Amino acid sequence: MLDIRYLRENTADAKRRLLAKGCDASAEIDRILELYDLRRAAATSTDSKRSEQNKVSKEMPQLKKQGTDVSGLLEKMKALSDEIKADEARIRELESEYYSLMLGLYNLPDEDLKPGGKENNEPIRTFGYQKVLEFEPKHHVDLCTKLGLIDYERGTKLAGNGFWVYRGLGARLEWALLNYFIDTHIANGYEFTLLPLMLEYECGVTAGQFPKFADEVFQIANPTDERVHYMLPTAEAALVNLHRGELLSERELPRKYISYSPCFRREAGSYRASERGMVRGHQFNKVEMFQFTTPESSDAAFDELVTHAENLVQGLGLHFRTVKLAAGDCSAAMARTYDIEVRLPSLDGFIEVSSVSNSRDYPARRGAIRFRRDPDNKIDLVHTLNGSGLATSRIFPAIVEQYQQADGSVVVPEVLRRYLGGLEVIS
RNA sequence: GGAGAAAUACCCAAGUGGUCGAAGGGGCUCCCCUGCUAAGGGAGUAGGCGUCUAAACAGCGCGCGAGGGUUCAAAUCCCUCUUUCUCCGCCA
Repeated sequence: MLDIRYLRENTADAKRRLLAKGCDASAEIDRILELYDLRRAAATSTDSKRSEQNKVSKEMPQLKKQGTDVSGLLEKMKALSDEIKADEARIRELESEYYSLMLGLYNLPDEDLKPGGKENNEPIRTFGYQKVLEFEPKHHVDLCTKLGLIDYERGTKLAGNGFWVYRGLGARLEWALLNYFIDTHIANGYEFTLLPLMLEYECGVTAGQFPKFADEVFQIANPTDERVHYMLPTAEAALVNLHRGELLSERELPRKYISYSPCFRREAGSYRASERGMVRGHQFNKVEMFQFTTPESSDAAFDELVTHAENLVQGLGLHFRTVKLAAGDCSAAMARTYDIEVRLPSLDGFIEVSSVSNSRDYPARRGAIRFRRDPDNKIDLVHTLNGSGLATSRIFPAIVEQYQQADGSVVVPEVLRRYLGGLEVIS
């Protein structure tokens, strides 16, 4: 959620920045400001009525004790009470419209981002190089199938299109990647967490997913009760909610978490041919990094997250690049995002394996995640940042394709060998 | 899944319709006393949000798990929900 004060005092700025992200929210913002004033006026007048009510209520027992006839007063107070109730209903209405508009507003993109969409994304660093192969490189689907790493057919049999089964060395390679990521993060000082994979609605609101993007997640409803859960689309959605409604002390910041989780996404709409295989599925594994920081340190935390993600890919010896996203390609809740894209030869291009974002105080305002400042006890919203570190479902194909050899075997990246009993080549 | 009990401030806890922003105790902070320690005496200890304000203070409003309702008036009565505990059943 955006800061109402900022919206009031910098209305034109806010509209312009959202426009850079591709949203024309001019009408919504005007209505929000109007609703805010209406609610304030209504609340002020209701408060003074309540003040009167409280005053009389305090006097009432004494009047009764003195035997004063209070019937006229009671009648007056009844009328006041009715007025207050009508006011309250009106305020509820105003608030509900206000909040639903506020929740629909995207986060402001940082000022240094290029406006516009994907086409304005800007690669800022490239790591490694494109290996020159003396043979025609194969597609990871073919390699994985031939080597028995991934069973696409049976995955589809079990759960339909967009699911696959890791088998044998494939499962072990996947597990090795996850362990490599987790061990590295732990060494970097992150707290390892394992989270519920089904969340309640409120989590999606704080994460910025709901109400606008509810279609993108799987919903679990039960035949015998009303409870509804949502399958975790990313561990970020759970992690950001860890401290929802909490008042942290500045000493506790930053809080750095990682979590491993499968991620479930509906990915409604169909695949492109280029996304054959594990590039886009309904379920994939990811280790997520997450930080709660003070506003002052979130930029440094962002750089740290990018570096941690880059180091993981670099450790695997892959050819990849870091891309600074244009305003319009950052997702709704994010102020800035850098993607890490690994080269996938079969695509003849790069594909996202990590997305590192600073959401500033946008989720914190939605979920009331606050901290008390040390010297002056002032309360402020935390900044939240997240980054994949990493999503395996795209690293796996990249490893298979970048490390493939002429005979269809795949060299195991050195950092993973200790997790695979020293195995050097999958053949 | 069934039956019951509970939720009050940092902790324990009193409070069944009105002067309750809420007794009491513990803890914590400060002060006094004692050479040190133990013990004792005194004072303080509801945060938060909203509103008002240029801002702050003060004021006003909200707050006793959450949300509704009854009432002139709700911690207190009613309804729904959540969580915790106990018992039964089922189960990795």
